[in-house]
This record gives sequence, structure tokens and C-alpha cells, in this order.
Amino acid sequence: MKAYNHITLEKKWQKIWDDEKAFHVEIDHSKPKFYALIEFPYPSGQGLHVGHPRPYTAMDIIARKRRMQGYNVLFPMGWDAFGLPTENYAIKNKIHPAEVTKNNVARFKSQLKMLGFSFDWDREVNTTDPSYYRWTQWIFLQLFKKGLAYKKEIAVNWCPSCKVGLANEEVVDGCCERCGTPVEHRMKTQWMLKITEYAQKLIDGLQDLDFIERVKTQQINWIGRSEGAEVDFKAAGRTLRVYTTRPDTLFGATYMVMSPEHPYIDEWKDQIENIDEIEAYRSYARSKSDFERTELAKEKTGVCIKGIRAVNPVNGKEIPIWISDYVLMSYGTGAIMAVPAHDTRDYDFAKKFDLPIIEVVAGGDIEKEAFTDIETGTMVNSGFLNGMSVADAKKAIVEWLSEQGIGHKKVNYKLRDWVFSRQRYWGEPIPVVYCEHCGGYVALPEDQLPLLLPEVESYEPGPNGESPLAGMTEWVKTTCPVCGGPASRETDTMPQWAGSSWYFLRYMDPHNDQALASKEALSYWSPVDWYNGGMEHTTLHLLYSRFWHKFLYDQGIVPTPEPYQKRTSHGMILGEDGQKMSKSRGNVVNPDEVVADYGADTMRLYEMFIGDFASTAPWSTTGVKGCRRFVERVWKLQDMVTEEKGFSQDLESSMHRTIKKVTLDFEAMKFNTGIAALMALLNEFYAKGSVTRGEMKVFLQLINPAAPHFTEEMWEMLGFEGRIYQSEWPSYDEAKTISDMVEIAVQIMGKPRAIIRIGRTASQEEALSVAKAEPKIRQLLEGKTIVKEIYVPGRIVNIVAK
RNA sequence: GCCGGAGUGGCGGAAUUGGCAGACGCACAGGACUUAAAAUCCUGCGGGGUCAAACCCGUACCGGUUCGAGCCCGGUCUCCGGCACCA
Repeated sequence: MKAYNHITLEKKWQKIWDDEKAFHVEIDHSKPKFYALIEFPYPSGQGLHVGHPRPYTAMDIIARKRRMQGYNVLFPMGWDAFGLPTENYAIKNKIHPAEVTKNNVARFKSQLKMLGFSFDWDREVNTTDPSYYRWTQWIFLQLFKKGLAYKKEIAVNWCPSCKVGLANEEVVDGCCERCGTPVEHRMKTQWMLKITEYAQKLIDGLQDLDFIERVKTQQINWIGRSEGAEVDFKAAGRTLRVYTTRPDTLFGATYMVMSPEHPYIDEWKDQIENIDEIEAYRSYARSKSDFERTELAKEKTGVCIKGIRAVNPVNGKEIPIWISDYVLMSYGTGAIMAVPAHDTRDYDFAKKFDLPIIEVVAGGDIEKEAFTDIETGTMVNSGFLNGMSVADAKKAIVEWLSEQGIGHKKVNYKLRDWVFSRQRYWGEPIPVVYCEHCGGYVALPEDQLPLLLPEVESYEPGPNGESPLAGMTEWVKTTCPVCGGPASRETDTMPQWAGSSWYFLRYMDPHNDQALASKEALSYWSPVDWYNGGMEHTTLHLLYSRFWHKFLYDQGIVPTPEPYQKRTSHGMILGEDGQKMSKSRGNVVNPDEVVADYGADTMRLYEMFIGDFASTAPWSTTGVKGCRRFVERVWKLQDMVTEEKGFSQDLESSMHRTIKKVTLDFEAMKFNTGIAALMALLNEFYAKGSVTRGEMKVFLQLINPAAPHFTEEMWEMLGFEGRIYQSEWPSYDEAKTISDMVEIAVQIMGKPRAIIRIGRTASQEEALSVAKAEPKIRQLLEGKTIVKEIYVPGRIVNIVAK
């Protein structure tokens, strides 16, 4: 027997697959299509870590299995290569980011090839390739033309270290997601995308998708729909509009609060008696960073506006108006009616500043705390609402407000528009020019795309955070495509999320220079059948790309309203010490070494066997060795193969059971138990001391998706026909997965006391008589009367006796 | 605080969804082979108890439903992930 040498063997098959274009795919209407997608990596300078191959191996197993089952499988790979780390590396080492990207991609690609994934490399895409970002820019132009891209001066989350504005989604605990620096607020003019216009569609679309529940709820929470009403209060001759989810508590509104940024404050300047105090508070609130807002104890602060009072429209009472930073300008109307009896924040505020608290929903104890239950309370102190339930009161008051013309139903979302511009070099240039004469931003004609990134002297952002492109006078100066007059180019670039928002479409037709993909390719391959990725992308990439796709669908460009039919998620791999892998902890496992020492097949098997796919799990070197042992034991089976074509009689049931288990477990991403079943079957072969050709063939096929190299080698050595990757996935006979005789437990009073061997479909009389014939059972039942007898065929016998 | 998810041997983890708890793997112990070690093969491996058995206890904790509960119900604790002054 040839010794098992993973190094030469794996190289050999990787080369054959390449030469044979084994995994290249084209449109083929004679087969069902299957589009398997994994998140394309950012090619960092560190290369792959052992976390990357986990989802890749998982989808590779499913892709390989589906091919064997007769599907036309699209399983592509590419590079999400724009972004800050590359740019920072370029600045530090004075190398062009494109060069850095090229090197990193080459390294990643060779590492992926080393692991034997069945990607169709002819469809490789790279977001930094002009022939790719031409279409990223094109999609932006469509958004711009439909009014969904607009420029606005907003307070952006500013990272002083990265010198870049961040989207809300990129701020974690008030700090920059990437570098951890506390985020500051800066007023900046930014490109924005109106994702809010799609808020409802993004919720509704989830309904029919096969996404894991966590992803659905996280997206729904992030979008944050709430139903309530807008109500107009009169104040100093103006209408002060508020949003509330509790219009039923209107009689309990004892004061109002405006956000410090509310524009009315400037308008009321002359009438406000304590304007100095108000201004002081406004500047104090402005200086608070996001970090301080989240970290500081939520002690309420605020100032009463003196000289102006509001009128509660429902009872004509005059109530004071305060300003406080617990009211946000960016949600609702920037002003609220405060009902301290029934809102915990208002309650805290009222207690601190000694404001009146009026109970309008009975059922709690407002001496102690705000009563916020909406299920059980009854309306009191509320005029015509008295005696109603909260739900009825809501309806009644909104009706009344509508009749009076001072309020109406309103739905709000927490979702904000997407801050789309970055003041950085290594991103897609935004293809618009500013033209004084035309009075604003003008889209570049589509035939001028791609708008290439110009060569610059320095990739460093300007001192005030302006884009490095702003220094490129020659490039910035241009002519307006509409009027032909002088115009200047936009110097901001797009965020990293742009290129990844549509890459799965490009894979369908990656070389098309007429459209982002042909109609034919789009209609054949859409939607992605199965997309696996990290939970960390739930509210970023996954939401953004669903938004773009829904927009493209509305424009008639893509054929399906949703991009991804199914979404699953993998767990992280921790270091051997149970900590998150990081350079500073020194617990990083390098896949190159694992593959060199044990081989790609072992590495792949271990990554799948490590534990439940969706959960985090610590790496274990001895665990890897266990999988290597499995591979070698399978290898040694070749000396035990008999000439028999079918299954041997005593293993027939085991064979069918294992085929079934592996088929179903792989599809359900229960790789650990699927592999465990294969190990158990191997143990049976060893116990028997032989394996038939028929058994060997099926066994290799079942292992092949997980460990494709050595199974291909053994297939060849044993003289099976063709390539294993082209062979047909084994089928099982349901009837043969169950053996006729079963061992079932006999319980007395629910405690297992004996095991009997009977027919699977034996009758109750039969089962009980066999059970009672057991000496031990007979002994235990002696002198007792049987109260009840339970028999579940194939499962259990339970005798209750006294 | 709110929304998700989870607590099972020394460890990673199984359990047909209410039917023999601990599959499979790791670690460990004993044995075989070897001059020896490694590798490999065989055996054992939740705790108590016994010469061995019988038997008792055991799935975070307290209680309940059931012939029978890791799984269902009520309550408590702990951990992980997400959101967080969103009116």
C-alpha cells in the first residue's frame, strides 16, 4: 500500500481540477440551478486565518454534494478590496494601494486554492477593478437620478484617527468600529442614500425568506418601526408638533421637551427670557460626543424655556416647555409631549425637576414608578376617554385629533439614511460634477464610466479631513456634461459597502461590458439560493445589499424583489485558550501550517467536526489530530476491500442509514454529526475486518464533499469509473434504513430495568409478554399489581405497578 | 432596561424533538507490539456503591405536568450576541 502523502496528493488533484476546469459553470436549462454564495473576503495583508475556511468549507460541501445530485451549481469567489487597511498600508509604505491589493489577492488566492474549494475561478471579481466599479458607479447614478442619492449637511460620526466619517452602523458603543477611537460629531456635507424610503419594504420582504430567525429579528429591530400619532400643540403662535406612541395619554402630558437642536429655539430667541441659559445648555449638549452620551450615567439634564408655554390641545391647559438632550432631533419631530406617569424617561425627568405627574391610566403605582403597561390599564382623568382600555383610547383619541385637524396616525422608523461618502482615496469615485451654472450636482453620462481613480502624490487625507482627491486640481477641474461650462468633480469616494452591495449579481455574468449582467444570466441564476455569512453583517452589508437590490428590482433591472432566498450564519473560531484569536494574544492559528502538517482534507474535516456550525468553538490541535487519524484509517481500508459489488448483508442497514444521515445532515449544516456518522461507519468496517467494493464506493462518495482530495485519489486507485466529483450522489432506500429487529428498553415505573430484542412492529401483547419473560422484570413485578402498561413500538415498554 | 440564543462528563459536543442521557472525537488509564520511545491496535472511561453485581444519584437552580422530562409549563441564577434616552 502506498503511504498517505497529503502534500503530493493534494497538489496533484488541485492541478487536475484546474486543468479540467472541473467547477466551471455555464447556463444550462436542462438542469436545476443552485447558486451558493459565501461572503467574499477583504484581502488583508495578514492572509487567511482559520476562521475564513469554516463558512467556505461548509458551502463547498453543499456545492459539491449538490453537483453530485445533478444541480448546475454556481459557486463563485471574489475580492472586496477597497478599504482603509490597504490605504493605510499604502500611506505607510508608499506603495500604490492597487499594488498592495494585487499582492494580497495573490496570497489569498493561493491559500484558498491550497484548501481545494470548488470555486469557478473564471468568475472571480474584484471590486477595485475598473470594469467592476464601472457598474457600482452606474448603480449610484440610477439612485441619483431617482432622487435616492442626495447631498446634505449633517452631523456625521467622525473618527479623528481614521479621519473619516462613519455610518451609524459603523459606530460601536460610541467608538469607531475599526480602530476603537471615540467618535466625534462634525458638521459635514455628505452624500446620503435614502434607505429610509425602503424601510417598510425591507421589513415586509423578510416574510417569505428562509433566513435564520436571529437575522430577521435583528434587521426588524434595527429598522425599528413604531406606530403612533403626531399631535400639534400651540406655543407662542406657532405649531409645535410632537410624535408619540401613546396618544392615549395626552391628558397626562404635563410638560413638553424639545431637542437642543430644534430650529424653533432660534426663531423664539427674542421671546425667551433665559436665552443665555438655553444657549449654554445647547453648546454643552453639542460638545458631548456619542461616547459620552452612551457611557455617562443616564442622569437627565435640561433647562426650562422661560417666557413661552404650550397649550395641551385636549384640555386647553398651559404647560411648560423644556429643552433636554434626551430628546433627539433625528427621530420623530425633535419634540415630545412628556407624560411622566406613563413613561420612564419622562418620569425620571419630572422627578428630578419636580414637575407634576398626573395618572391617566389606572393600574400601577405612580408614586413609585411610571406605569407603562398597555395591556391591563384603564383610562382615568382623561375626559371622554375615561373607562376605556388603552387600545380603545388610542383609537378614540386619534379619531378625535383627526376631526379637530390637530393630529393623525403616524409610523416612524429608527433606521436613518445611509451616509455614503468617504473622504478617502481607495474607494470608487462618485461620478458626479458640481456645476455652478446648472445649480447643483450633475450626473456624468453613463458612457463616461468608469470614472477612474486618478494617480495622486499622497493618499493621506487633508488636514480638515478632505479627500486626497481634492488636491488633484487637474482632475477636479472639468466641464459640465450638461451645459459645457466649468465644473468641478466630486472628490469624495464611496464606502466599502458599495462594491459588496451587488457583487453576487456580477458573478452571474462577470465579463459583461454592456450591462452589470445580462438579462439572461440574471433570470437564470437569480436569486442566490443560499447565502452564508457572519452575524456581524446583518445590519450592514445584508441590509444595504437588500436595499440596492430592491431598488434595482423597482427599476426593472433585476428579476426578483429579494437577492437572497436563504441566509445562514457560522460561529466564530476561537483560539486554543478559548479567547478570540488576535495577534496580541498570540493565539492565532495559521492555516498554512495546519495544511502543511496535516493536509487540507484533515483541516476541512476538522473545521466541520469542531462543533455546531452556528456556534463559536475553540480550536484544538489534538482535535485536528483526531481527524487526521480518521483520514488515515479510511486510507488503510484499501487493504480490506473485497470484490463484492453490493453491500454486505450485515452492513446493509448501516449503509442506508449513513447515506440518509449524511445527506440530510450536510444539507442542514449539521456537519459535525454527519462526520460522526461516517466515523461510526468506519468503526463498523474495522470491527468486521473487511469492506465490499460497493460499500467502499459509497463511503468515499459520502466523504468526498468534506475531504475531496484523498477520496479522489482512492477512487482512482481502486479503479472506480471517472472522477468521484462527477459521480452520482448515493441514494438510500428508506425501508432499509430501519432494521426489522430493534432493541428497546423496558421500564418499571419509568426507570429503565432491562433491554429486550423484538420485532419493530411487534404487537403490544407480544412486546409485553417478552418483557415480562425477562427474569429481572419478573422479579421486580413479583407481588405487585399492574396498574398500567405502555408500549410505543420501536421505542419503549413501561409497566406501572403497585 | 429591551430583544434574541444558550447552560449536558476532565474537554469539543450528541440525543430520531417527550421514550435506554453522554453518539462521535479529544484527553486520560490499563494492555499488546517494541531493547525503548513514537506511531498503531485492543480494553476501560459521569459520580457513588460492590470482589462482582444489584442498587442509588446525575443534563445550572427551585417547583409543576406526565406512565416517562435534557426536551413541555411556572419561577430563579449565570453566560453569550444584538439594541439602547428612538418618545
